[in-house]
Amino acid sequence: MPELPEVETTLRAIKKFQRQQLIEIKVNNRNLRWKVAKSIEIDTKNQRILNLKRRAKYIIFELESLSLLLHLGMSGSLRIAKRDENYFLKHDHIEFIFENEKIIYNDPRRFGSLHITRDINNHNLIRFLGPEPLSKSFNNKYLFNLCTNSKTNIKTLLMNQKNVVGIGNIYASEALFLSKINPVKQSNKLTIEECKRLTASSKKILNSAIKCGGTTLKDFYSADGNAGYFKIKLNVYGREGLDCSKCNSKIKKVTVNNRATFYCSQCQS
DNA sequence: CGAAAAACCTGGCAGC
DNA sequence: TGCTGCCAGGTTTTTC
Repeated sequence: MPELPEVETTLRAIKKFQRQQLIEIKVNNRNLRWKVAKSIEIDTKNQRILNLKRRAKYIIFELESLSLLLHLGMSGSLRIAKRDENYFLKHDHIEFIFENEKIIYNDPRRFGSLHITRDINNHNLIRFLGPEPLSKSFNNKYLFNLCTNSKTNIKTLLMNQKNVVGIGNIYASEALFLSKINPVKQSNKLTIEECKRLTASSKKILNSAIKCGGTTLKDFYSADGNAGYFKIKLNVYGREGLDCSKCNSKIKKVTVNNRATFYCSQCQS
């Protein structure tokens, strides 16, 4: 799925629906990560969208009296179509119907989710999330403090959404490469200087990915109707056996916390 | 308890 | 072609 930059790009593509009236939601297939509640269709009828925003990898629809919480999982995507468009794809789960257009949520692997809540900030999926990586609260002191108290490896720590949100498997490898830190290094061995490099690198890679309009891999489609995807230059992810862009050694692949992890053993210690 | 591994799904691709 | 096994951007649940 989308990591933070892809979710942000998706949000921007549907931002024009802010202030519009949501006429209704149609659910074609309730089977997502959790079963989609029946009240999604009932309680959202004819409500204006007051605000559309992102928190971590979630997209939040703030309606007049409640909020919708959408996660794209591994393979979820949104696309915009004309309201009367009758062309559907396999795995089109949900339609958000507006006056002239609709947003269609497609999710082949069904790892995504849609929730309805009256108290978004206290929702269980939201309340335990760490700070946004692009905010000032994700800084060297904050990270160093987390690291000091953790024996787990730094990549796992970085991908734990309780520590900092939005960083997924691709950008974790990339941020660690940019900061010259080995992904399996024990967190409590990191110095404050390394934490400074890692927070800076994380912001840098996420920002440049957002600037490119998202992403990296094949499943991602931007929601504004432009099929295809944009590509940012990856230094390590998916480059096992290829030359490191900074030195003459080969990129290595290991498994960390059940996830493919790429790094340069020469550059990263 | 915390950490590691398995589980949830489908589809695409490499290899035979 | 067609089968099998493996892999995939995430997160929760189960197991150790």
